[in-house]
Amino acid sequence: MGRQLTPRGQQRRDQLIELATACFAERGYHDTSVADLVAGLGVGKGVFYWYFESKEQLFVEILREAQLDLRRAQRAAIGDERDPVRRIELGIRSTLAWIEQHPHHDDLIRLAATEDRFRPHLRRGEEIALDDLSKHVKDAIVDRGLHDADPEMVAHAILGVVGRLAARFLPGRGASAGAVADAAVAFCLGGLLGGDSVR
Amino acid sequence: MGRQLTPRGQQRRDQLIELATACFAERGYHDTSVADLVAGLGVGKGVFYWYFESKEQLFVEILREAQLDLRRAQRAAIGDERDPVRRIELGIRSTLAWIEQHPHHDDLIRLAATEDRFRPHLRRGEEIALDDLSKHVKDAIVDRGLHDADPEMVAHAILGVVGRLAARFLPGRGASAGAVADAAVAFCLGGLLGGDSVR
Amino acid sequence: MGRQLTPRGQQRRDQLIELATACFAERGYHDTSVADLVAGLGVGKGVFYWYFESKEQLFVEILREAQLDLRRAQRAAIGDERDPVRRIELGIRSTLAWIEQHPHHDDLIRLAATEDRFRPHLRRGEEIALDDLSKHVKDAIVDRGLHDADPEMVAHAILGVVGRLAARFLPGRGASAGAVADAAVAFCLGGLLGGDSVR
Amino acid sequence: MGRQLTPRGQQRRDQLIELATACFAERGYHDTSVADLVAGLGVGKGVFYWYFESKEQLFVEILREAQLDLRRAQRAAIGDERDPVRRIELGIRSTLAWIEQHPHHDDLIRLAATEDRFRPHLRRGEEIALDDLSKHVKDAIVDRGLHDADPEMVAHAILGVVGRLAARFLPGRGASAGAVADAAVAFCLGGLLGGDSVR
DNA sequence: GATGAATGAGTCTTCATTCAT
DNA sequence: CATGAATGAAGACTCATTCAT
Repeated sequence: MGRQLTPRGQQRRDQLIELATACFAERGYHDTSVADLVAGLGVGKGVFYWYFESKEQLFVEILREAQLDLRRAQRAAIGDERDPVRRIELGIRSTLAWIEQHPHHDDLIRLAATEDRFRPHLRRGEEIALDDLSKHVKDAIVDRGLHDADPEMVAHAILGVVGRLAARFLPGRGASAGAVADAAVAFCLGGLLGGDSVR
Repeated sequence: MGRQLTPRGQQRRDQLIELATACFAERGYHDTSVADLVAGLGVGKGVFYWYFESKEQLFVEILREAQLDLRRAQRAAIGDERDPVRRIELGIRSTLAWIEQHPHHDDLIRLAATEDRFRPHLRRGEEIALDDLSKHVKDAIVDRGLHDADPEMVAHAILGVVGRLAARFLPGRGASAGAVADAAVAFCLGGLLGGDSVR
Repeated sequence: MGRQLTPRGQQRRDQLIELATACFAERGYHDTSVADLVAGLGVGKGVFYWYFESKEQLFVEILREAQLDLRRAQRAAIGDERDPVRRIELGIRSTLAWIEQHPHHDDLIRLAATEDRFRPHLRRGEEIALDDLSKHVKDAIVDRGLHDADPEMVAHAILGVVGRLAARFLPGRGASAGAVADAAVAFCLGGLLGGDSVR
Repeated sequence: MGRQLTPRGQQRRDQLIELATACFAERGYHDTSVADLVAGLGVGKGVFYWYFESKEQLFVEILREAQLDLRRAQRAAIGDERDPVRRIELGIRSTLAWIEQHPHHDDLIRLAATEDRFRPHLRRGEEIALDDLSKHVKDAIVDRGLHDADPEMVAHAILGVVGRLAARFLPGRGASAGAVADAAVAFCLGGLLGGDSVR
């Protein structure tokens, strides 16, 4: 599969990936058949297996690309910002911006989490994201002399907020990415920084 | 299917539901075949269809029961508490306690959200839960003279936190329900009440 | 199965036969399940097999009864009439009258003709009817010094007319039994007696 | 299913149709499984569904083709003959000739009449045939100043005769198509024209 | 590169029949 | 007599994958 593709071949491949991404996200993995995909492009069945080893491998590839791309976007946004709280905020905002641009990819990540078969492929990406975020959280806790929250739990809480708001409100589901990001940031930083104050 | 069942029949039915719940949650809906279920009980294939109209209907029924039961647990926990912030806290704690008791059911709810076919059945339960929570959030905002957060978004944020922490840490996944609940409550109330203070 | 039945048993058996006759006729043999039948009477599955060896045997029994009864009706109507043409007419009229009274049974006879499994059981009854009719036709031909028609073919032609008109117009399908019988008799006797005249 | 087929594909499809026609006619619709059909050709199960949407759709398609073809044969035979009686005769003869050529198709038409599911598909063809025949009958009645028979009933009577004689004697069941046709024509025209004379 | 055709294991579901109670 | 439960072979249909051309 490390085959060299002609430009036309590359284009076909991209078309397949794009269509598959949309179908998987909208109808689910099982309800999207290889036949649907090739029919959607008006080509024969063989085409699919020329470019991909299997339906499963295609899904995994899309998944890997998506996680990689999200990672890239987050890193670019955070840059070399020093303040850990600010880094968290930039991470949240860039994640939401990315999801708004790639709603299908976000759906696929959620989808993959429900299938034994795909969960392992998700793991690595999730771990990296989580580790990064946890580190910022820990830094923030130290920096600001905060309470005794568990950084890993807080990191998950933040991811939970961002994931849920994205799934519910983005894109074109009732709110602009900016408004959603403002709400997410306010809530998360409140949760992070003001956790004790409520007692 | 509103048939009268003998005690033996009721027992079989319950066995099937229990096994199906576990299989659906652990292996997914599509990777659990009716054949798996009946083989798991060592009975003939027809048994399944004596008790359920179809695999899909069984899943929906499990889903409905789960949502109903969670709802009941939440209502019982909140009781007639007056303070909206306290109501929210009780809701979070009871939800996490319930999930610890019914981890499979929680998985199924997440699973159902990824299938077009089941999403409608989820909707009603989700809406009720969300409306209740939103109302408490709004009350809290008014009561405490808080900032201008959108109650619905905050409600979703809370659900995101609870769902994520539950999925990651409950049960027997590294933390007690109590610890998780403390973290969730601290983060969510911080997010709710201290949202402005960070600016 | 030559079991002695209590009066209540006899009644149950009759109910089953009646319901089965209607279902088989209206929905077909294959689309009527044993479960449908017992559910229709609100009894358990065992009841069916207490009274009948199998679904197939029940059908055959209904079929046999129907043919026997029709035969009886025809014989009674024809009595000792001497004129063969008149005998034919009486046969036609009594057949149509019987069908009007037993539309379901007539449907079953037609139905049985399309299933390999039942055709043999039909055969005997059909043969008797045909032989009788053929004899009358032959007598008529001799009596009236008619043309050289093949009695068997004419007999089939008559049965074809009667069967078709019955299926189409009886009962409550747009014509009274009397009108249908008049038309059938007129056509058949015309066909029998006036066959040559058209040349 | 409006797919383009290669010559090889067209051939497979035709093989399936031919085999299915024979099996349906000889063993009935229900006693012919898709497995039987593909096994009969020594191919895999999927082949069937490559060419047909379902077993039912295949049956309906065969039925439609049969009715269309019979219709074509009748129209070609009748041509522009003016005399209505002669038109009727030509119709009868061409029908019997067609049935002799397509005994299976004729069986299927009879078979379809016994299944709720197929009766609607039969209806249209039957109506056209009946309307045509009724018109000729009415013309004949007017032309020849005949008695007051109901044209529709007479048309049904003719169809009954033709159907029955064909089912019983064609093909290779004891009579040549010519002899059967002669008998059918003689009987039917006798029934049509000489209906009164018998009184 | 691409196509239409073929494969066949696997899925859900039905249903006549049997049986313990 | 009657019931509810169970059986299991059989059926229609799907679909990822392979392959000859």
